[in-house]
Amino acid sequence: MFSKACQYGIKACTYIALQSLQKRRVNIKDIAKEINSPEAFTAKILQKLAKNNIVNSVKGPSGGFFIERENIEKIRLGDIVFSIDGDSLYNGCGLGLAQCNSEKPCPMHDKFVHIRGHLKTMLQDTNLHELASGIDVGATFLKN
Amino acid sequence: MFSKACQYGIKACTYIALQSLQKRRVNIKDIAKEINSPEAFTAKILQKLAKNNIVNSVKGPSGGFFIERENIEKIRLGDIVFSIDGDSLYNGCGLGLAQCNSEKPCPMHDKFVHIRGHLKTMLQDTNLHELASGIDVGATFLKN
DNA sequence: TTTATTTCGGATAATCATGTCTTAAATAAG
DNA sequence: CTTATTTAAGACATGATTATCCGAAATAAA
Repeated sequence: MFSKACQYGIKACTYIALQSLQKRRVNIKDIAKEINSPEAFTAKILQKLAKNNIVNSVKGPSGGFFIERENIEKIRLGDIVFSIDGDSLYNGCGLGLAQCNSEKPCPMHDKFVHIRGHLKTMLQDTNLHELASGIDVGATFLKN
Repeated sequence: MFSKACQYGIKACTYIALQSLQKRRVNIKDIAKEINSPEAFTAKILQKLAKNNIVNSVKGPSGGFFIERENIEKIRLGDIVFSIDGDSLYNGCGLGLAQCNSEKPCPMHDKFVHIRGHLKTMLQDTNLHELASGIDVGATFLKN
């Protein structure tokens, strides 16, 4: 469903949001450890998220990544997914047709559009604060 | 969402079902042309589907692929997807955790399980006959 | 100012999915 | 029986994703 890059991205953002709520910056090493991901690859993903203004970064000693308080509620799962995987999950035919719409649909079109609608809605209705809260109260986990 | 292999597999099965309803066998060349897919790669996918008894095959002149009439209604989209992509779409955590369940869920668990439930239901509720019928009456299309 | 720390950016490597080619096996038709 | 046709099987090639490495740039602290 989601690429590895996207999975790491979501988990990294959730952890950064969690720490940002405590006004703490976090560096790549900590992030990778906490979400159990390859450090260098995760760094690349955060680089992209920083360029897209999903996360903020500061270089140098005591630097690291953080997300501004107000943005923790504004950033939605969909923003992260879109930032990393692009619009592939949002547009495009389930069976890979170049053109597929209600005028000239593939055999799966109607049913697929319906399912994807659910997915889109879920991604747009879920913000980082919600994800971070689950971790905070010990209800959910970022690694085994 | 689905791999290329899976997309080709679904389209190939739909076309084979359509032709089987007219008691016609079809060969790889025709299938690839009708669903606009790479011939050799599609052959590999059909090989796997034949091993898994999703489609039947006959070698030699006037040979080709077909699906027995009664099976056209029995085979569901989910059977094809499972046959090619395995259970990755059915099991496994949305964020890639090795263990993820209601006891120890990832931050997306509940919402993801819900969406995937819709997808599973759709795949299990749709059979090949339904897909082939849409093509037959000209309501849906396998290529542009 | 120097040094240590940390992200940034680009190059490179490894792995997996996608796609091709060639030969073998089966089988129908002449 | 021979030949042509068609799928089966495995080796090989290409491309995308995942992952690593190294030097540059920024910056805080000594």
